[in-house]
Amino acid sequence: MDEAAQQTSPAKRARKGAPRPPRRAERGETPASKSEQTRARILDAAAFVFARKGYSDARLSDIARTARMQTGSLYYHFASREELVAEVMRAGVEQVHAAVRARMETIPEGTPEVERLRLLLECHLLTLIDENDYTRAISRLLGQVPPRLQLQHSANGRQFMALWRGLLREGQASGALRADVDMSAIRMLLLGAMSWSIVWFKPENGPAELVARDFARMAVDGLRARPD
Amino acid sequence: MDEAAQQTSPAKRARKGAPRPPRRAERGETPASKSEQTRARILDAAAFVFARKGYSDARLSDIARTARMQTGSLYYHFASREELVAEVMRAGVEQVHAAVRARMETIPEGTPEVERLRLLLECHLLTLIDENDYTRAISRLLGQVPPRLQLQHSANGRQFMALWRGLLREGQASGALRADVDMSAIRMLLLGAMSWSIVWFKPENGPAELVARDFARMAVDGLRARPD
DNA sequence: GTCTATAAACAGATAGAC
DNA sequence: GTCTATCTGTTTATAGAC
Repeated sequence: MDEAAQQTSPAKRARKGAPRPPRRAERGETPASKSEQTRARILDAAAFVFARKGYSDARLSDIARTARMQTGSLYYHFASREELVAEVMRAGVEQVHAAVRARMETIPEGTPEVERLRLLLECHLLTLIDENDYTRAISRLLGQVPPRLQLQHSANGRQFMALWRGLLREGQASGALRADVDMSAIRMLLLGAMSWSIVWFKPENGPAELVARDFARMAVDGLRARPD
Repeated sequence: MDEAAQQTSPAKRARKGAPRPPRRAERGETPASKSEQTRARILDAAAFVFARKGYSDARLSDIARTARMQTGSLYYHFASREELVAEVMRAGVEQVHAAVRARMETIPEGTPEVERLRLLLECHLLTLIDENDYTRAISRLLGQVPPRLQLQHSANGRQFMALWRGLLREGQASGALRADVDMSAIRMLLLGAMSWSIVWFKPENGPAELVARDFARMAVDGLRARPD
């Protein structure tokens, strides 16, 4: 047990620049200490609130209430509002990234490149809009948070960006995708279209699966190299 | 001259629910009264600030400074921060709408439907990212403002939405666009991709024209009805 | 119409009891 | 670890002089 090191609050330790130990939950183990559980409860509450209210309208008091505690108590677990936002965003990216990677595993070997791309786009969009507070929050927060957090976010998402960049570039290299477009811009436009869907998507207007399917199809058909 | 009616401030009159007379600038005439000019200067300043800082970080004091006046003075022209935001958004939609409609006029008769659609998408995206504070502001504000303003915004944009809905539906009806996709979703995804571009687009990474061209091409090629 | 000064409200953050 | 109480800084908005 490293409980001995727990002489002060997690937030205080973080403020001192001490490296954050990997959370047990992140290591795939069952959640452990009470502090750990409470922290998770606060994060869930924050994601819930941010997803619905956006950045500027979300009050720490809202988050505290949702997590069933007093506002001041949050500061035992997080050093500031900003840290809370950053953590929600980090977790959000992580979840989409994980979903897409997991989907990759399930695609049979030998599946044509373009079809692979289509399935992954579909997965990405579905994960975003399919009732996950973290991913909903992240999409809403992205355009709103202060530049510093945006930078931090892109740092978090770099690996993920790299995945998409790789997929698109390989597609071009192999001749499956048309060579005469700027894939950087296309990548951002595709990711943007999906992120933005959080703003307008309502389950009432049709199932997420259909939206995802139509979008992925349009995208890959529009990018597919054509004989003509 | 209706200066006689100007016994009180524009903001006060608006608060009383009096219908706002159409601005001379909107009627295509040259800007007129000093009040009118100042109001325009404030709006420009607000667009400038909102485009760069987003909703929550934009302070009335920033806007006032940009407009070269004191914060308190703003209230002679606008009843509240919210009214200012709403006006910027309204003007922003108006400008994109106007640009796309203007572009429609210049497309030669007999241009194939799909090509028309491509040109208009290009125009829409270009207008958004090509250094216009109002359109930049609007894209950034959309996901951030309180629900009430979002509703008001969609009301403003209804005509514009209708334009795109019409274009896509006609394309489907005539057989130019594939019939087996949900055009409502596609419409939102396309508009979203474009709106989101404000967040990531930087002129350094390549000219806006190229981004617009590649996007429009991907979209229409992905939607085009195909013989196969 | 614009300025200065200030009221009113509030959010984020901290301190100390328990 | 959480609570209560409070401080501090900001911001929107108003009042009244000019």
